[in-house]
Amino acid sequence: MNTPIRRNTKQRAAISEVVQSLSNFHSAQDIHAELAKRGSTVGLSTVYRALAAMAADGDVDTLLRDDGETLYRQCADAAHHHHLVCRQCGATVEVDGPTVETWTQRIAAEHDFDDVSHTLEVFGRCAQCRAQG
Amino acid sequence: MNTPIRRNTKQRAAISEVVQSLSNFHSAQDIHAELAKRGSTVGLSTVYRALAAMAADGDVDTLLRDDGETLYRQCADAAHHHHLVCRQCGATVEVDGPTVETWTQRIAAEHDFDDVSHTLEVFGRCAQCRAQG
DNA sequence: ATTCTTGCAAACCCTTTGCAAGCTA
DNA sequence: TAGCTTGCAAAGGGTTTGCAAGAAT
Repeated sequence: MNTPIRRNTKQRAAISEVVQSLSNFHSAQDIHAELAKRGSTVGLSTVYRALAAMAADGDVDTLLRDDGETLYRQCADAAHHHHLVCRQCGATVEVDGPTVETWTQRIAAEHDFDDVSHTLEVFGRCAQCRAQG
Repeated sequence: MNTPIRRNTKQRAAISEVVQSLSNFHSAQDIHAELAKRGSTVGLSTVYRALAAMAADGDVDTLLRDDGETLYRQCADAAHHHHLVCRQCGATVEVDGPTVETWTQRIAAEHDFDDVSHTLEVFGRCAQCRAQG
């Protein structure tokens, strides 16, 4: 159970930079394409490995899309929170959910479950997309 | 937008029977294996197609696992609800979440999103597994 | 010098699809 | 008969992995 030490490489720096510059959720492949567009020739597998490492370290947030693709995003807040994502343009708002946290705990207690965790994502259409659509 | 009429075939009957006999969430491959174990030689693609049709008709509930596999389960209640799933044994409790529904609506309204939907799953360890562990 | 990291290509795994033959209604 | 359904095999699409060369510490 020993996490290897992460070394600083130009590839990881480039990946990190792209993730930070992209405000919303993006797939590993998106990030790889963006990297290429900017002139970095980083291998796709390196992108996958770097993102997995960053996610493990809590540096980025992940979201599993309905079709099974994993999306990554730099999170402003390291604490537990949820997302309100625009289905159309991908705009994301980080939302805090004390209500949900409490509800989750209560439901678990009622059914005699412990060691509780949960996943919650909210999808919708943002004001801007509604105006355009 | 015309949903084709579903025909009753022995394959679908067998699949339906297996899904009903398995109480928790199972993957299409699990179901296919169980079918084989019971002597039905149903093709894997047929299992996928049948489960997709059942899910579209609201006859079964689906759950996307972290690794991207889709799990299916016969649901007692056709209405919108969530699940409390035991991480260890897979035991599932269907829970109703008016609190969450309300919270979701409120959050969306606050950020000017409409056409809202959400996904929520709660994971934990059930009393029985705690006793054994 | 050691050990992590990279890149490529190939492998994996779940899932979907094309197509001809088989059934259901 | 008309057209949904099946099964097989092959393709698809995202992700992971083996391995030898290259870097970081």
